[in-house]
Amino acid sequence: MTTPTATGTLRSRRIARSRQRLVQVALPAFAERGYDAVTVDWLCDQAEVSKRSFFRYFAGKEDLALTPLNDVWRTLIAELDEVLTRRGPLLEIVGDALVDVVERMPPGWERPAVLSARLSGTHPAVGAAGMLVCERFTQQVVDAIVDRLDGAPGTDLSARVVCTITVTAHRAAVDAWCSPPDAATSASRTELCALIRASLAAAPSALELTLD
Amino acid sequence: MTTPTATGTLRSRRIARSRQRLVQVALPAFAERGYDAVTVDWLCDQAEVSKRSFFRYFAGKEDLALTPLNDVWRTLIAELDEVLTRRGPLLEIVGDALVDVVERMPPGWERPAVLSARLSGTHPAVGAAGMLVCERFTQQVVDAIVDRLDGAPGTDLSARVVCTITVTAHRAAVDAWCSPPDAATSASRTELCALIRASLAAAPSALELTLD
DNA sequence: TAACGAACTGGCACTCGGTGGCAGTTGGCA
DNA sequence: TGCCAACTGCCACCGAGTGCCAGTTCGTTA
Repeated sequence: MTTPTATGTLRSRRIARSRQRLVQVALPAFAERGYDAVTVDWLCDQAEVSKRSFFRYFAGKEDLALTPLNDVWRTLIAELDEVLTRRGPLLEIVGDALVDVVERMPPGWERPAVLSARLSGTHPAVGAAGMLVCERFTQQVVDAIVDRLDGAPGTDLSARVVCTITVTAHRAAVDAWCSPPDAATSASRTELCALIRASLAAAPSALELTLD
Repeated sequence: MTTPTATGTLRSRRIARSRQRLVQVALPAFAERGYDAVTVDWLCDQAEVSKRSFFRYFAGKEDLALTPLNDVWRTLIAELDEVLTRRGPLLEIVGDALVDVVERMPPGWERPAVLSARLSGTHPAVGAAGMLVCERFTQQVVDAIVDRLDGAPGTDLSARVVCTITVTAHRAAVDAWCSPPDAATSASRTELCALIRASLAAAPSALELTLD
């Protein structure tokens, strides 16, 4: 559920290693043989983890498939308390924090992230699960903001809109990032961060989009 | 998959009636006994439809649960070609079209819609399925707009942002609409339309939300 | 260092959502 | 009237996910 840490008790490190092994086996397998064709049973077999433990480590098959991307949001959620003490336009604060988290992902994060992103684009069930995590992020932000500016009417909606724009900009950036055929080997996080920044910067002018 | 119509061949009307019977049985049952406790098998039993046919009529259990709300989006999608010939700010065009569709839902739509909305708030899997339909809507709009203003850079993202804002405003409105305890019996679509309009009007100023 | 208890694990059987296949039925139409 | 295509029901099956429980493992306290 959380990012694997290199620290902690022996037990928790074993768990982290099992989780990691599952991700390492799963994502390439999904990409090569198709998401549906790769069963949880088979994955457990490969990673030498019992099916029962699989569902202790991950909320489900989709959660596994989205681990790299979800880690970003989950990290961001974990840091929200600190992030929301900053001052300035909320969209900017949240956007900067998001880019910052991406920049700090562990080395080697890119490859699985690309596979994960592609999967979420092609496979609706995976995409939906991804949206749920973003939704949790939005909810957290909304709660915190409402609590902070307490009572001001419309705060609720404003915070929600800011979050969805952030999420949308992120999605657009990730889509562009993972679509080149060689992205799995060559995509860099610097590039992704630039794309996210560009999307975020372009988003506000969207409201002026006019037909004819 | 589509809204039941009173017209058409005898066969298609039977299908529509079966679908409707399933929805009528399901939504109150979900509300009373809980989403998980009500199995597809039981529903099929009640509505006298074979399980096989159930999955011909609905994309899944969540699709059934979301029928009233999804009908709105599906109708809107079906009308997109016509809607996008209008001129003016895209956000306004799409928002107006959405309200228009809600206003034209069949009589008696409110009750199941409220139950459906509540379900989508409490049950993540249902909520996720709802987002997928909205995502399809967004994709359609984006494709159409890109096609229309062809090539202009950033159009893609702008259209996507406009759609997410519309969806977010709609969600916020529906949330508020279905939350009073007596909503199932007393909520009116006029009220919902007013809420949607209010959310849409308030959305643009969200970008100015600033901390401290 | 030994022993205890909490946290974790594996294995199994089970439920339920969803699908494939196919033979039988039904309704539209010439 | 009778044919064909579309639709239906049924059954067996698959895979995701859970409940249960006995066994193991590790951190702690004596």
